Amino acid sequence: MSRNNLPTIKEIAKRLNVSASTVSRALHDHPSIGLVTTMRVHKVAKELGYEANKMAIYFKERKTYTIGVIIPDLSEPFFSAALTGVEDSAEASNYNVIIGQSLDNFEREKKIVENMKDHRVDGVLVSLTKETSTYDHFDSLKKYNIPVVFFDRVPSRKDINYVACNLVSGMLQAITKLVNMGHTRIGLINGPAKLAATLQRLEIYIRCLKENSLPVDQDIIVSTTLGKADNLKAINKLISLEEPPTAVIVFNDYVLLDCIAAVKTAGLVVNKDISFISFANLPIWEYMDSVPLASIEQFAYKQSSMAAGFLFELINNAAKPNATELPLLQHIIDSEMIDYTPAK
Amino acid sequence: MSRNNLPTIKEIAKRLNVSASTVSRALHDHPSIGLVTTMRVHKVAKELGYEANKMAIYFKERKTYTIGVIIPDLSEPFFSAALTGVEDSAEASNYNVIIGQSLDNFEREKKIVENMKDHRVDGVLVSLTKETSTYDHFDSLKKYNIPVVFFDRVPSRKDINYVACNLVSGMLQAITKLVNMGHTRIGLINGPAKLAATLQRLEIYIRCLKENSLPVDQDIIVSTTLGKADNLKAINKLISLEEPPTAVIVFNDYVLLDCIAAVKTAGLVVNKDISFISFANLPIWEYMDSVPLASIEQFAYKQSSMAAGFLFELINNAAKPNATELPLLQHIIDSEMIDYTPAK
DNA sequence: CTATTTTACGCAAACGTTTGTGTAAAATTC
DNA sequence: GAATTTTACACAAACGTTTGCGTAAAATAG
Repeated sequence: MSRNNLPTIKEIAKRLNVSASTVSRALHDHPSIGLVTTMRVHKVAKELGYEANKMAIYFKERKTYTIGVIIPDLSEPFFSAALTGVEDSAEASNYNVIIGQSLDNFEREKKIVENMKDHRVDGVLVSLTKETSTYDHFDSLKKYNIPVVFFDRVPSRKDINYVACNLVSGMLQAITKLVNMGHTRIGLINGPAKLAATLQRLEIYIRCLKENSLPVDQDIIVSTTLGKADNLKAINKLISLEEPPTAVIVFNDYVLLDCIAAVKTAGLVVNKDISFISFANLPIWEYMDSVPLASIEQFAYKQSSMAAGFLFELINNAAKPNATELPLLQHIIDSEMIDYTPAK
Repeated sequence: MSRNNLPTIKEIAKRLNVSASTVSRALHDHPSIGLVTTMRVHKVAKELGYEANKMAIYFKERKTYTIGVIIPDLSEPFFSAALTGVEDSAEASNYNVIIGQSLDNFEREKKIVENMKDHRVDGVLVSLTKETSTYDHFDSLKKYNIPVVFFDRVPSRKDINYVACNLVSGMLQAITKLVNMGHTRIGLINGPAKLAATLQRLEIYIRCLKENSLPVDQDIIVSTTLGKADNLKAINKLISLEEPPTAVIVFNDYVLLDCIAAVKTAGLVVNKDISFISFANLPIWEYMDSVPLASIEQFAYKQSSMAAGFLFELINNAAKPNATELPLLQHIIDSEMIDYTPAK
């Protein structure tokens, strides 16, 4: 009962008293099989409702037509959008997507990689954990000829395939906008020091200030570990300064939500007493009453689908008989400032 | 170059001049293999970095240790939470999850099912498309011994395995709450007629009104196709009535967002001039200034992880030699009203 | 009518593993 | 020391498909 009794090539062969190879070829309309035999095979195949067992073929091909995606957390719209990008891209190439959430936990990430290796995925897409600083677990995939492409949260290494987002363009637009609006005291609420994104934001922040001939004041540069309490602490520190910033660049939208709440609690009015710029993760600003002046879009979908494209390139290249090592596939997408300033 | 040269059992066998079967048994410490041979095999296996090719084993076992999840749209927090539930549950059973988004499109749903069948997933979890009203594509999975468990958006049929959410409990709590607050005119903005959830909400709405001895007034029952324009039309119709409802049950949080915007535009104040109850999809109410009085939680994670549990039961049962047909696995989770009333 | 080509198919190996059965040699029994 | 049991391994089949090679029979050529 439990045994599956799906029709196989052998079954068809037996019924027609021909060999399995003949059936296989007939089903593919191979010219070396006679017309009558071919037709009879097709007929029986149809009667039996035969469908090739793809797993058998994949096994023989040493392929699974499956790629793995490792992302920190699906509950973040950024990553669910990214996953959709991967899925769309995979669908176009007739690939399946298996998913693993690292939950920003390094050990989980390692385990997921291991698991994907066991399942012999044809390739892996990764957006790293906050904690990840070694990459041996990814390097080990090379042994299995499983290509890896990173996106958004990429390793600080040069010998990898990746798609990332360049924050410079968006932040420059944003800070320039603030300056044009008259802001001269622009603060920064940054993330945890361990994150590459944190260092990046800081560097670009300083650079953008300089480009606008503004001084860098360490007093208005604070950071948070991204927890709610810490977020509140950070913003409260800024607004309780003797000379608080009139605008703040905030690490991301989640932090900003807490900032806005704290600012309101303090009796200040967003976009009047203090303005914000954030990084676009949340799609709901249009429904909020207090919004950032602008948000820096990092194009999750675009990044991930492009990364998937890279991955398929690598996979297809490796499948070629004359497979020569492909040059590293790397691309950086410009971020863009999305203006939320209410139309007057 | 492209050919993978991973060590296999055969390779080990060749090196030790023993048969592949001996190696296989030795690796599993089978008692019928001598101690010295077993040790030598282990040693060589370690040297070569041998790891069993799971795909080969899975192929032989006719299993993939992969389940498929079909959900409408990952960008809805409800479904991304559901997916996480599935993933957690699958991880515990050492299963992989491949994902397909139907985008509420019936044809896509069919295609995804087909694809999952091709990949011979061991089981499928589904939350249906808005459009789905025939289920042949799922029935066809029976032929392949692929069990199906539905969750949340389930077919209107009795002969299926499913986990769903009972709206009665939550809605009854909600309407009772409204009544206790003094509301006697409670409207309903419902969804598209095709959806089971729509009919369900209507029935329960009427039932709850009656239980609270309130009249049912067709004037304050409207519906929307869930598009923004239509959402606005629905709420505007209600608030422009001669005698508008003082409270409205809204189909879901997305619709509610538009309603709140419209109400504000009309110069009304939420939770003063008009109050809302919605269905909990969005996790961001705590940051909004205008919120529903309460939201009816449908426990995406709980539903999906339980559905996954059912699926594994079915899978494991089918794997047993004495596999007898399992009774239908069905469970209904009570919804719960989540109170958002600001603490005074 | 023989020699060559073409047609149409079968055989067997391969992918990597597991497992039932067979069988020498070694160990045990009486 | 012959009969029996145990030990320790090899062989081969199986999962479902594809594909290179070999080869009868049929068709064509000369």
